[in-house]
Amino acid sequence: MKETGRQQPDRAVLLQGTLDMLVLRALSCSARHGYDIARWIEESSADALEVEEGSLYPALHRMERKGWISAEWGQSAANRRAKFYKLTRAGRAQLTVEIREWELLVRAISQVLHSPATE
Amino acid sequence: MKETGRQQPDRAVLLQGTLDMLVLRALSCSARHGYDIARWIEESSADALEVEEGSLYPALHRMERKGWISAEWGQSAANRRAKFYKLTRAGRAQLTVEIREWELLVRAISQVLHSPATE
DNA sequence: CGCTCTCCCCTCGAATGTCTAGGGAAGAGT
DNA sequence: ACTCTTCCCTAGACATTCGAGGGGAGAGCG
Repeated sequence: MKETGRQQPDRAVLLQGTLDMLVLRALSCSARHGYDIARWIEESSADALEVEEGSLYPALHRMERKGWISAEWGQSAANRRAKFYKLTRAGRAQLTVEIREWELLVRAISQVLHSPATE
Repeated sequence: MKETGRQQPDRAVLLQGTLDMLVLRALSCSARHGYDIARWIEESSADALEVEEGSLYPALHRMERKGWISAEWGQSAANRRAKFYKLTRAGRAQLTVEIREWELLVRAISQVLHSPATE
């Protein structure tokens, strides 16, 4: 199964840990249901990011358990049953934290990548 | 568990997937041994990043198996036995790929974070 | 000499989060 | 009737990181 070699996930998707931040961000404007969150992230990134449902739904449940988001059943724009999530106060705070940490990380990695030729 | 609140992993460390890139980068200037790689990354990031040995050594072995780096025993600057790694041709190519993907990801996430207030 | 410190290597198990690959229900459009 | 799309979900495999260990061996000091 390796000779076919068609392999590595070229769609690349996400680094572990970034999904929560993106979901929180998606909800920071308005309440959305899961399917809509995925579409919104993909669209906002100009399709550079892909959100798999198999990652998204577990993430939503996780975040609900942590109290960052709360859910409520409702009716979607396409007239279907959908679970709408919105940020809690804690979730909004978490978004701030995650953005700050993300930016620190990006900055730190950038420093390493552009580090002066070193001995 | 919130009143103590002192804890979340403030050291934050790394996102899954970035370690390989940083190690490749560390070796892109010169051959180094594991312990030195860790120190170099930490120093280059002005101590914003911390490289755990429990993550580093498995990563090095992984990357060696993949043919990105090659190892050779030698003598460290402190006069100790140390395993020096250097980039292979494939490893250098991999570094290029990983940097490109990293920058795409950063750009994509940035777009999402700064996405215009959306409906 | 014995002691401690630092350097340097390693492994294991737990935890976490992602992906693939399913399954299913129900409205919309033909 | 049929298919498409929307919408939800889970289970298992997989990868990677982390914390906590263990160990050897040179250096410096009393």
